[in-house]
Amino acid sequence: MKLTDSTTESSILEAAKHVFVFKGFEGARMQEIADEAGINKALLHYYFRSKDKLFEAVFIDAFVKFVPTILITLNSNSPLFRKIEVFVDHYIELLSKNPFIPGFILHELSRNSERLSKIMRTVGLNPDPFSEQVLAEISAGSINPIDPRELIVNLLALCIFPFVGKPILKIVLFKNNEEEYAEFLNKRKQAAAQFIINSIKKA
Amino acid sequence: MKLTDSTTESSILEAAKHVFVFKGFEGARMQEIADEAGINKALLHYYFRSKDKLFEAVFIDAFVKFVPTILITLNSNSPLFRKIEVFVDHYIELLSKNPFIPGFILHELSRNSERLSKIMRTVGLNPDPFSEQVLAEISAGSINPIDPRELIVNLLALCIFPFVGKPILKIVLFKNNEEEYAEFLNKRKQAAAQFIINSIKKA
DNA sequence: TTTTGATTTAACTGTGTAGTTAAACCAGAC
DNA sequence: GTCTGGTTTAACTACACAGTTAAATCAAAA
Repeated sequence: MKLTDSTTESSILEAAKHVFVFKGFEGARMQEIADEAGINKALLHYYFRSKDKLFEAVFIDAFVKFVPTILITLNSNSPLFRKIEVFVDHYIELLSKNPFIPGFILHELSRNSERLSKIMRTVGLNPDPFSEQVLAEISAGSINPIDPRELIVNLLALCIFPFVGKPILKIVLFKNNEEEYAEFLNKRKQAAAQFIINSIKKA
Repeated sequence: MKLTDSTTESSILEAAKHVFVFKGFEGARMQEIADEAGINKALLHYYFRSKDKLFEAVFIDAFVKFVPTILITLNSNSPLFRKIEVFVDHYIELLSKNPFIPGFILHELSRNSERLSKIMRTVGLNPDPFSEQVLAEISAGSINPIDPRELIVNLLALCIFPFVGKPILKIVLFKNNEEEYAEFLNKRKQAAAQFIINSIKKA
């Protein structure tokens, strides 16, 4: 017998991801997902029984791809400044290739934050190792004192905000010029890291 | 004759704002808005002919309340560091009172960025005065060199991200403790400003 | 008292959408 | 050749929702 063709399932997931990410759960249409996957609605329900189930699969996929990688980098064992540079560079690079994922995740989380608790149980996310490294550097007197959580939020904010705020930033700061904005994002890999390091390094 | 009761119109707008902000355009229901405004669906359409028109009114209202105030503060004539402190303090305060507005605006803008161009024509937003102030300080040698646009993005990112990212930050960094997160936001008024100033001030 | 406009009621239209169903088709496995 | 499971087709149900309509009510203004 023909085994379940995994390309069908993955092409559904890919199509669903595309539609859900751009239109959100409420705005997405099962028909549109089927069309984009090159199949029909019946087969869509044959693979994923409901819109909710399909969305769940897409969301978890996007979430797992983006959120845990954050802390994996931060919990490696590199010197702090180097770690910040690598993190900002890698994360902005990842976001540049998937610019609509953060907005999608943030919006769907605020639409249903219950979902989050469920996912968090499966995905371990522990900021403590990084926090301890920061505290150690402070004790050693090599950086200015700062709440490690402030530093984490700042790291994330400086990387993610240029993407979720792109529509308005592009207009207000770059006269809607796409190339200039892309260039800005590219320079930002250096600039954001430098901005953070400047702020915490001892005078 | 009884004049159009402006309380009805404003209670509709208030209800609509509440529903649209929490559920988004697609997720919002006209019936729910009518219920929340204490009226019926027929009267809702009597005042605002369509869902689109009602949404437009709500969105412009939210947008005008939040976006231009940003640059008004930044274009005042205070010394740079003082300006940064005041901006961060005022903006985080404003956001604390309306924590769901930024997510709403960002999401709806990415859902329909055409809307933005239309609004932008009515709302003047010019970052140049602030940029010139920054460039002047750099020339005078009183701060480290930085692209003024980077600085603007950083200012906004550090203020806004804690609100749009609240669901996940609260869980990962604060074990879902609401009070601790509120306290964090409050401390952040000082911390974020200090973080920025530390970064740009000459050693 | 008459007029006018705000407001309600309740039923209705039309449409879009998720999900179902049944029959048929097709290709590889046995 | 038959069986099996992925796949299509096309029609269908059931429902939710935006928007409409018409008639009635009510309160204030004239």
